Amino acid sequence: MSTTSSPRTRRHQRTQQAILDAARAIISHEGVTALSMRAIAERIDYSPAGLYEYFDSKDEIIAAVCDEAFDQLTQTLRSTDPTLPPREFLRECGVNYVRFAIENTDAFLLMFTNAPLAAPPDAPAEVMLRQSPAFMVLYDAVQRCVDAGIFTPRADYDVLAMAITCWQLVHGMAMLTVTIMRTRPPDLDACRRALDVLLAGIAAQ
Amino acid sequence: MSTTSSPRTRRHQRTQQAILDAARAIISHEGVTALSMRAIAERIDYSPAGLYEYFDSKDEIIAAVCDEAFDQLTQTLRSTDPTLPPREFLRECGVNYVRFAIENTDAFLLMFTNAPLAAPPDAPAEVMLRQSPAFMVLYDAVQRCVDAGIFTPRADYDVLAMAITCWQLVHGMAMLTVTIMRTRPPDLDACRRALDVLLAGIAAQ
DNA sequence: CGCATTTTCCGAACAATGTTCACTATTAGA
DNA sequence: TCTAATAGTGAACATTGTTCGGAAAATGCG
Repeated sequence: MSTTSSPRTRRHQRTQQAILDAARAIISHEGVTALSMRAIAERIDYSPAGLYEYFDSKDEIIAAVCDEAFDQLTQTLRSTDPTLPPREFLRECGVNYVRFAIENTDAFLLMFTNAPLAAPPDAPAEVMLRQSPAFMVLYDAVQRCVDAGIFTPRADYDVLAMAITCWQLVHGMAMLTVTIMRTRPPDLDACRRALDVLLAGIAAQ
Repeated sequence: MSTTSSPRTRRHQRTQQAILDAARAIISHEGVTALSMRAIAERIDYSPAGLYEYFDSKDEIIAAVCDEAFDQLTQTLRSTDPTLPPREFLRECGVNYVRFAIENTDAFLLMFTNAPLAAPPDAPAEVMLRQSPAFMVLYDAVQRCVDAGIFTPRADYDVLAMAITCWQLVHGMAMLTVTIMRTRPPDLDACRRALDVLLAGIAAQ
């Protein structure tokens, strides 16, 4: 039902999107610290106060940017070549995770640091669910390995636990690459080897 | 030669330490967002301007707090029971890494997000070296496994690569635990199992 | 000791931030 | 057409990090 929206509603949504686009542009061009209400307003020829007609606060804008970034991450993971054999497919999913972090460093740091800090501690499942689509791609890839007989789940280490371990490793690779080791040129082949090691460990269980 | 310091120098260092203690207390009690120059000053009965006699900026205070936290992390890793067999020792080092992140969440997030973002991109080795003592504990633990014949390094996956992979996994576990999964109660046993899987993978190389 | 210099420390101020409020203009619907 | 909701602005407020001029205290030197 996208045609049921009135012209006013469409204008509203368009301006809302313009705000998010401006915010994303500022973040990627001048860094997260340069993101301010006034900077966003100036970029889309608005008054700072006018933004509050579309978002209740700066944190809400940041949260919306994070939501978009999570969608983009999910799409990146889904772009992994599905014709690859199960094990290589899972590995390349991890590589793409790291690649996303490298190519969208500011957004990546934003969604995994600022956003969870801003979120109130009473949002248990919602925050977890927001990035679950991205996680599901990994989960399904692990499931494919199980179906192919490469992994054999056990009572104390089931498919979910396997997927979480994979997520943890790729997240650690991504996080360390864009923070502490961001001075060194990123090495995706090293990530590939590390993932091979972990997958061998899971297969050996 | 700590006795060669003049009374004035000692007072200076003591005030400097009081500032850092106040900053750490604010961070752990009210969160990172509540850390302000005025809050620090008020806590140690100073004027906000007075702090600039001891630190050039707020970022410098944060950097100093991070340095202390890195020392604390190193100490936590070094507290791992050295009588454990090589493989269990390495695993418990990783568990302690995660435990530190859980028990010092704000400090942990600070040193791995705010600090590297504040650091200028022209400090290549210095930032890397700052946390190298903590990394060295992990590296040495891996080396012990190699010496015991549990791990066998190769040309394209040497001891350093092994240690980095371990670091990446534990860092990912820690990071995800204190950000996205911080609503769920942390499960150190699950971390232990995941580490066992990775170590099995390294051993199988 | 007496004086000059350095070190501390403070109050006031500045620029920039997120946000609110009173107010006007525009639009939508009965 | 009239009413109510929506868009949008400019001015203001509180809070932030930081600077500056000056006062008080400590230090070193003759």
